[in-house]
Amino acid sequence: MNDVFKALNDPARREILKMLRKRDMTAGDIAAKFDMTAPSISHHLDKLKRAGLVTTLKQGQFVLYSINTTIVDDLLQYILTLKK
Amino acid sequence: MNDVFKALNDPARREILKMLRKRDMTAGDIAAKFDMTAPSISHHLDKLKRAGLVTTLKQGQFVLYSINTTIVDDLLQYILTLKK
DNA sequence: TAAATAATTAGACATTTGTCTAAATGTTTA
DNA sequence: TAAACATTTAGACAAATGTCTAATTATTTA
Repeated sequence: MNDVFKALNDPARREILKMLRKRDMTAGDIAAKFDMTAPSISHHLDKLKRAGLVTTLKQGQFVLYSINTTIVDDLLQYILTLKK
Repeated sequence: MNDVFKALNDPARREILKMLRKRDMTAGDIAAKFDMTAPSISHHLDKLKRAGLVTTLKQGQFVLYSINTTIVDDLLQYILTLKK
């Protein structure tokens, strides 16, 4: 769960998740939405992936990113435990 | 919401919230549960407070900390928006 | 009122993090 | 097969973060 919170602790990564909620996107699609270099985005995607928040599917030279709602559910459960 | 994620991005702070879920505690009570100096705990409590995740009540020379479930609810709402 | 107690503030320092440029890897197309 | 394209990896560097010790503030008690 620590990796999940680490991953969420960045505005760009939260924005990426918000985008992926609507549709799957390639690394390039995602990078195009930010005023940030491709390597930086790649780094953010790596953190999201290591946290289990996104999954990847290689399609030729493209890499398609999808949100993994299983981990989002785990996170919801965790937050719920903080309620009295 | 950024401050909330920042605040949650630390194991000690998440542990503090878990403890406060059960009962209100003074800064000293909390510090006693960790192998960490009082100033360090004070710093963590400050981050939690700035994020709105805890509230304080001064009682003489003690400061009683409580969890603020309003913000926890806001967080839950945010996480829910990540679901498809 | 002086000493003790609870908590915070200030400042130093090592570690982690986010960003960049340059280079490398893998895939497609002319 | 060479060039172009999509993406990642490597490495540098500044900024943010977590921890500590020392000092300060505020409150209680002997």
